[in-house]
Amino acid sequence: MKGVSIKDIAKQAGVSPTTVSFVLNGKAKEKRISDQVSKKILKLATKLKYKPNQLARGLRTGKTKTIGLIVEDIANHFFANVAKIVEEEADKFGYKVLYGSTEDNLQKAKGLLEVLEYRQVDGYIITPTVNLDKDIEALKHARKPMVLLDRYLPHIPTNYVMVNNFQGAYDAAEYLMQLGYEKIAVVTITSEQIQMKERLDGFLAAMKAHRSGFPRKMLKKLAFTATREENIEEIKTFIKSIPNLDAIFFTTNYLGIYGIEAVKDLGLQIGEDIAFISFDDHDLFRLYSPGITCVSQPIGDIARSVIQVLMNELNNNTNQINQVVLPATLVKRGSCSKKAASKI
Amino acid sequence: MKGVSIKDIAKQAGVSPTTVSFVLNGKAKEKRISDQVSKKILKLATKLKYKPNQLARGLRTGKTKTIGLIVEDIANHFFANVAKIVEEEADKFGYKVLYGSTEDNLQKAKGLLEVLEYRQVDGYIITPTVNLDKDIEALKHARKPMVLLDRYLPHIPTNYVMVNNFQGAYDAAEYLMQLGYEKIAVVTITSEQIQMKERLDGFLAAMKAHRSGFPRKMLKKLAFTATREENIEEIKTFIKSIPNLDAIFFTTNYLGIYGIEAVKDLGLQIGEDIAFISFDDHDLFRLYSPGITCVSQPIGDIARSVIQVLMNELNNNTNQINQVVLPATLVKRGSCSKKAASKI
DNA sequence: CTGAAAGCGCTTACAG
DNA sequence: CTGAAAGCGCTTACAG
Repeated sequence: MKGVSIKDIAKQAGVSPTTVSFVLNGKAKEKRISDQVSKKILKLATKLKYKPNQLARGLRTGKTKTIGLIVEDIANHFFANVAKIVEEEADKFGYKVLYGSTEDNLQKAKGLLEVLEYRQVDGYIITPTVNLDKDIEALKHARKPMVLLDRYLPHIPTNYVMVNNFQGAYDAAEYLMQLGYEKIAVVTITSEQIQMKERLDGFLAAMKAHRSGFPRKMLKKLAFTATREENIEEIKTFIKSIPNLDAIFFTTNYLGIYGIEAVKDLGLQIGEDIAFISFDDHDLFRLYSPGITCVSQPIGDIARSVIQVLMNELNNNTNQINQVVLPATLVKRGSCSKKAASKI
Repeated sequence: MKGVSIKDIAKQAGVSPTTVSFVLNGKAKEKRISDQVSKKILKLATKLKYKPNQLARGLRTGKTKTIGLIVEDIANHFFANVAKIVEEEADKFGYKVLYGSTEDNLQKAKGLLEVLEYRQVDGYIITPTVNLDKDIEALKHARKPMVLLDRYLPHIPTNYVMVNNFQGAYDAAEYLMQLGYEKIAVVTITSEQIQMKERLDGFLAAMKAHRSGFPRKMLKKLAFTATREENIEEIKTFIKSIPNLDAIFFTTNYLGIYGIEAVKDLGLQIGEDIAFISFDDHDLFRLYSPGITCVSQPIGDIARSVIQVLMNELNNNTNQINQVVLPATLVKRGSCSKKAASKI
């Protein structure tokens, strides 16, 4: 049950715990421990399978070698994949990760932050909810290593890693126009989340760049809190309300999934009766018939950047702020099949 | 930066740290601390926002209030959802969770186990890989609270929570026969994973119960390590090799997804040309046209049971073994559309 | 009814 | 080149 401690090694080697600690922490040279002693200790440590007690070390150094990962929903395709790579990358640096989902709920986010602080994680990866500003500010003020993921807080300069939401949505809208679609609608959520706002802005900017304007009635906002069924009904009603609608853009994958269901319920054929693009990729989009064109996020790059920025912060504690914006890619599939007709 | 400690409270209250500790740990009555002192301490604690240092407490008590969750792949729909509920449930008991993915690789699993031991997690939730027996045995021998998830090791009696794989697959096969399908094939993986074996056994048992036998050539095993493209090619070749094939069963969701791609590539129509069932549900199965009939696992129940069993172990350390087998549900969708014809 | 003291396993400033 | 000692923040057996 009991593990071997530094003391055990010291006793067997006939030296003090101090010396053992120095050697085991690679400070043998620096502390000018003789090679002979050094080797003896190292040999003993492997022989006894010595594992430093992280708790004791942490108590002493204040470091837990643990990072906290707060996402919106760990079960969501995007975040689950990020979580996987984050764990793998963190492991390479000797860190483990504690996670939690906010469900985009401010209180849950605050609770998570509190627990992680309490647990003394060394660094934070956070997908902030709306109105989390004060808490992020506090973390920043306490000089805690931290990097925001997927979105940022406009009023607080911090490290962050995210995709270029504006560009991704702009490209999607422009693509639809290039193909010759005329009546293009957009579905987003009511929430003030910055990344959603930027996606909508990108979409609208493209529309305005190539068209005389964008009528408000072509825009639908859904409540994050509504049920699946409610959302699908809302989308159906929205689609029916627009005569001659020929293309529709959804600003995130779960909305896109609702959209597919709504379109299916209405008996419309994606790609034939209506063109369809969603932000974020998903197995479903790839495999649906026809495939759903989407704005894909580089998940691996995002996760690796997040860890890189965090490790940099953890090790150097510079004051430099790293803001990484990665390009989104338009993945073209059968859901927008009209042959390029009118030029935009 | 520095948090308030028990000493700070003691000083301000004019009592000893011992007394503070007793009160804060709810032992005021037991240790017969006066109500007056007790109240003063409690008030001070909330006023100073005292947060016990888990590291120090852990060093002293040997408990970290952390559990380790080892899954096959945290990015997989099933495990991502389990991870989410596990985290929520654990949180209710004051536990946080550290996770990692094995990729069904023995070395990774061993590595994960080692790190978690090193981190002194209080309990383990493990999706074992093949050949992990010795390590699980060691954990068991060390009397570490532990519960296996999704699969078990036949030679080692331990706690586990899983779905009834045999019954789920049996039901699927029987359903196909009831609908009147004649030539039914099955696709599984080469790995020795017990849950896969049981699914195949369930399928075969149903076939044997209602038919004269099951020809070996109707069974295809794919390598877990093969690439997406390779697997899809293999499935296509397999399907083409069986004349008059009219139904196919996949033993897990990612195989089912490959299967959909393969069938699509071959220009066959699911539900029309070939009936299709997969173990495990997935967004894709629900939304595909036609919907894919599947054997659904009760993910919420599984995750809650896992935590319940683990907490029971953690708190009571009984010797009693809990083995929970939950029923799988056949979710009928359009992918098996033949009208019930021949009776089986 | 309450407190002094030891100890969990480390690290590190200080001393020689 | 090496060690004694203090201290991180708790808990708990012991004493009064």
